[in-house]
Amino acid sequence: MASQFAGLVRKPRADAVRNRERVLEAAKAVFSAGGPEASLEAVARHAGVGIGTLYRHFPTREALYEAVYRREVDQLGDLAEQLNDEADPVEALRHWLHANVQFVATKKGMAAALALVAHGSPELHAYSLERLTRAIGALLARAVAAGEIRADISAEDVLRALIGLCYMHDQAGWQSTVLRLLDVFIDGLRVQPAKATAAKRKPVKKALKRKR
Amino acid sequence: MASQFAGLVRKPRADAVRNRERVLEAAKAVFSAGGPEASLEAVARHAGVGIGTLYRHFPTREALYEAVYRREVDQLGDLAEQLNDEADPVEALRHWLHANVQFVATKKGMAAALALVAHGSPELHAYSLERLTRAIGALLARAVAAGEIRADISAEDVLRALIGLCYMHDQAGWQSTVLRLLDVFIDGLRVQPAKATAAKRKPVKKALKRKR
DNA sequence: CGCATATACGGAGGCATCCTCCGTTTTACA
DNA sequence: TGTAAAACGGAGGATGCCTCCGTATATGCG
Repeated sequence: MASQFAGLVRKPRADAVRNRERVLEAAKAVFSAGGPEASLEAVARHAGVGIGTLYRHFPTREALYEAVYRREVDQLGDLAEQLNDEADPVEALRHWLHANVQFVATKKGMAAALALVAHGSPELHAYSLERLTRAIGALLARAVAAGEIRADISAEDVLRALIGLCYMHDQAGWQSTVLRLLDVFIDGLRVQPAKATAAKRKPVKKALKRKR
Repeated sequence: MASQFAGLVRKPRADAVRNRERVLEAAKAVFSAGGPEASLEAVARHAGVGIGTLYRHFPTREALYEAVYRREVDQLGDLAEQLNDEADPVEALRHWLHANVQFVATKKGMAAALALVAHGSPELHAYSLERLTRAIGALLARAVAAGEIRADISAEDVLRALIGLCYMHDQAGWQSTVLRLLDVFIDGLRVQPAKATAAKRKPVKKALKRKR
């Protein structure tokens, strides 16, 4: 097994793999805490490696953002695929969208960094869009095939709406608000909107009080 | 008129007012072009003032973001108030939401900066939320009073949905996508969802082609 | 097992930007 | 027009970005 690709690619050194992993962990932690402007030297210190090591693995700040970003995206994609087992297609969709809110909720600082990198790297943006779109596409297609969701809204559209809404992670209680807005959006998606609203069908938080 | 507050507050110096204005203009231009990471010294140069002057008016980078942000918010608020004359309440709402998309569209780089500051300053965020919420509240209230919009969604909710969606300014064609999603959202808001969708009622762009 | 070499490590250092401090200049008011 | 308060602007110390290269170490072969 050692020389499977002997001569072509050398097996990567153990310390390199370990350090790369350490830096990624540290980056996630430091960015989550200090926001995307955090010093890269702080990341290196936190990872217990030299600044040179950090820069060899991730030549630019954006490259580091990217690496973390890719991880998050893959996790979300996997989750969507698992949800294909759910019985009710619309509920599966709702479930995934709501799960995303939880996902983002655990990494406040990161979200800003991810937003920045998504804005900066077309290639990465294309990748994540493709990955997530395909993942959510299955959920959506099932609901459309069942005649429960209008067919003129694409998976990209739903994805955009979700990401946009999730970006609103600014104040206490944002989660319940976003969940409610997602339900409204799902109502808008329905082919024949039922009289009962999504909020009624699944009260996110009982008797959530509103300002007006 | 000169000594209205004589002894209490001195009239601010003309050059101070002028320079503050210059810096704000320069900041808007430089951030719009170069993104939120642009050098403050570049802003000062562009404004034709010394770096010290910039820092006296805006002690931190965030303070400068804030000042620009406030302006934008006020402009949006004013726009909403003007729209109270519109005949159809739902259309007035739609009009304002769509106008926002145009507004954001002209300042790509700024949007990232605004997002950052909104994330950082609770006070400013509260102010802008209050300003815009009250502005949009009138539009919404009219539509609810007319029985056209469900009453369990607050002005804050609509605002969040809008800002979230508008944050998706990442690729060519994002505007038409966002406009379409806003229409879906408005459909979700309706008390008795009509069979005709918003897209049918007012085609944003005739025969907009979709990926799938 | 031990050596040779490719590979990775780490931090010194050059450069850019941040931000403060203070001597100089300008303005408002009497 | 005089004067004191206020603003100007840039020099300079501090910090962070990123490169470069001498040193250390893992891998694979003899």
